[in-house]
Amino acid sequence: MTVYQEVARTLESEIRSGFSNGDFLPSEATLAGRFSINRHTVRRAIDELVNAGLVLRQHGKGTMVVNNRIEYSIGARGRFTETLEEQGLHPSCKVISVQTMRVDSKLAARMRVAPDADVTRIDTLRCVDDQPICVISHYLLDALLPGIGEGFKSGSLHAFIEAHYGLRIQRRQCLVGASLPTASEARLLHCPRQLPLVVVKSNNTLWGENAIVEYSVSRSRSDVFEMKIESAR
Amino acid sequence: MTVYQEVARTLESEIRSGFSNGDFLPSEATLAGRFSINRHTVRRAIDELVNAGLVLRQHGKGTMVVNNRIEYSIGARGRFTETLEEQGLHPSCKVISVQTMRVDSKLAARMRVAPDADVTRIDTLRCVDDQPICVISHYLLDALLPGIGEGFKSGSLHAFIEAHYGLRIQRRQCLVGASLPTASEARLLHCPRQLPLVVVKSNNTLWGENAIVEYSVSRSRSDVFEMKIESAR
DNA sequence: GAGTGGTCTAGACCACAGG
DNA sequence: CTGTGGTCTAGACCACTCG
Repeated sequence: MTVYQEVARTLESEIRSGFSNGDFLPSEATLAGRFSINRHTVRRAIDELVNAGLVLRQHGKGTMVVNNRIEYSIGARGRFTETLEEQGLHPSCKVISVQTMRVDSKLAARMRVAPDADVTRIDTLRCVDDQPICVISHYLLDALLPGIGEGFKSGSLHAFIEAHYGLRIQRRQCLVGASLPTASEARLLHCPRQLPLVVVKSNNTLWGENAIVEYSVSRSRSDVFEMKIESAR
Repeated sequence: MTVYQEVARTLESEIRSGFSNGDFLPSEATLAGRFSINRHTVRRAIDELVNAGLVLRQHGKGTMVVNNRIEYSIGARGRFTETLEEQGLHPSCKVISVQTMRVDSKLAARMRVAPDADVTRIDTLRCVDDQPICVISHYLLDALLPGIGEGFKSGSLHAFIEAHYGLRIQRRQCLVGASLPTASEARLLHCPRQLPLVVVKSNNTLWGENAIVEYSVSRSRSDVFEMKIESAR
């Protein structure tokens, strides 16, 4: 056992027993004095806690406990085992931004549309009980859904499209992966940078057709979200 | 831009252009001399590459390029867009551990079996091109698959079961989530603690039946693995 | 034994947050 | 201005790998 590992273990157990989310650790200098080691060694120990997702460093402020998992993960899993979209479970859905754009080559390939197609990108934040769950970027073909950017404000996007355009949208295929949040995603989702997100990229078509009218990317907190997939019998 | 970030970027681009998987970087001392910086700063730069999953440090040997993604992800994402299991794509599959156990209450609930059922747990590591991709824990009902723990050594587990027991296994339902690796998973998968894993928990039945005979949990590197899901038309 | 990465110390200066 | 974390240097010693 190295010194920094010992210190990391000590700090971890102290955090778990006596700290709550939002509390700050003693400063690096203080800890160095307490353990009679160099400040760099303290930093190395705290590196471990950062890697474990237990604390968050804040330049000029201190090191904050962000994920005291004992309280954190209990009860979290299991409430949202179905995708929010498929189940229609979006008790709240806020539009973050709307933007009309031309597809780039990557997006054109994914949507299988011409490279000069125009799309409206709508970013939404979905919450349940005021708890942010996921951010979704929807890319919608302007040609089929003119003016979609102005009309939609909240609620279910697919229900809105069905009501105003008479079009039923169907998820056809999706890719599921994982990644860490960007800084802005972490801010939106009120989650630490170390919490993985479940990433679902979907190709959606009109009912029974093959052409893609919507491509969406959802990024969901993995502590409260799991996607359930049923196979045909 | 800090010095270590500049050096990390330089090294990364050099790795991408002139290194292959398995090549070793110049030693830390050499790099320190070349960039005229302290060896600790070189180490901090290489830390970035390690975290990015691009290189692997080997004590006493050197720092090896392990995941040259330009070659890797182009082939990887796309080659493995289907789950490894469903596609039978496990070019290499090593049994890590075998253990016979009684189900606990959680596992009994998940498998929907009596709380005194016995299961064999087989943990496997799956690699492609000697690159670890995922670890899978299989929980198999002893009653239906007696002695499965002794027989299976490598290859496809489901093919083995079909060949030796005459039973076809079907995935019926799965839950997809994400989490960070444990220390031992990170070691097995040669990946940094910050790289999220795609977690797939599956309930598998005999063909056309409803009773669960296998419950499995796979944990896959999110940088090289995405799961593809097709919906019925 | 020579060379490599791993750890620890010591001291310096910088950048950021907040009174 | 003070205190915090972030970076960089310098030097030392250790543990591991391999010839």
